[in-house]
Amino acid sequence: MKKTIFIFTSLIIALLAIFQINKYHLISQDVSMQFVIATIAVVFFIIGSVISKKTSHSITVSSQEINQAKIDELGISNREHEVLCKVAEGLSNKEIAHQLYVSESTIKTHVSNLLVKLNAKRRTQAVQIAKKLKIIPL
Amino acid sequence: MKKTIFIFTSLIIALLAIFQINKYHLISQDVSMQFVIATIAVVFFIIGSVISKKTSHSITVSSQEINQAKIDELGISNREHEVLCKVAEGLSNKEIAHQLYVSESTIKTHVSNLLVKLNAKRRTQAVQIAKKLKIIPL
DNA sequence: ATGAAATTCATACTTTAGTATGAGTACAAT
DNA sequence: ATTGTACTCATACTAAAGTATGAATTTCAT
Repeated sequence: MKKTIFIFTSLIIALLAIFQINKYHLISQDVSMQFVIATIAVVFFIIGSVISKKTSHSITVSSQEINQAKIDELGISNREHEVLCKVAEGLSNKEIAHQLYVSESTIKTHVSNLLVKLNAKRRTQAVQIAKKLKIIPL
Repeated sequence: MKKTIFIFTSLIIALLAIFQINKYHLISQDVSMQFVIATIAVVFFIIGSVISKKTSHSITVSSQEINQAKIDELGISNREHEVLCKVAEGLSNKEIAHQLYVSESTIKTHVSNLLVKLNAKRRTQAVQIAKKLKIIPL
């Protein structure tokens, strides 16, 4: 958000500079004046689009962004969350173990801990709960 | 989208009009010139924001209906679909059996058939695939 | 450096899940 | 009436998932 303000401010300064240049050198020429105005319009149009996209990204897409606060609240560790995502993809413990280069028993431990933390009885239920809490993507 | 183009065009014309007025009446006054430029900037910033918001809205919102055609294509029966939804809720075979007033072996049969039809190895994967194909809610 | 939390792994066990096979019932279409 | 489809159920089995316990290692902040 600070970046946005910075960029915004810079562009205003830049445009004022262009205006000043225009004022002292080309003030009476229609063509350059229209060019300046067109440039300003385009630049601010782009700025508006970008900012809107970024802010609306955190609003509309927030329904698909992970809720880190909830993860912390439930005491789910990084590794556990990683495993949880793999479980949500429909992978078996063995497949997850291979993908993460650990043993199957390690995955079993993680899954077991996840079930407790998510208050679930099965991995399918854990996925369902995790999606409801928005702690896993989509 | 046609509305957007219309609004966009109208505003360009409006701004050019303002420019013309400015040209013939206030061309030498800095204050009004800056005002015009500021107005242009703000207007186009708003236009950019609105357009961006509308387009991104139409992208993010459109997605939440079940695909009956796909269900038929895969040859999934009513009962199977019913079971599939229960599986997606994270229920066990036994729990589903109780809810549907049938035996657990019946559910096992349905699930087994579903796995074949959805080309899945596990129930978790079946849920994942089903959601991707939009044949189960959310 | 030390203690807490995180990660890893194993073994032994119980419980679900999933497969294979066969079969009975009901119902709609031919 | 016969055929096909959907639904039901059982038995017996294999495979995967999940629990419990204990322990070694690593990481990280106090």
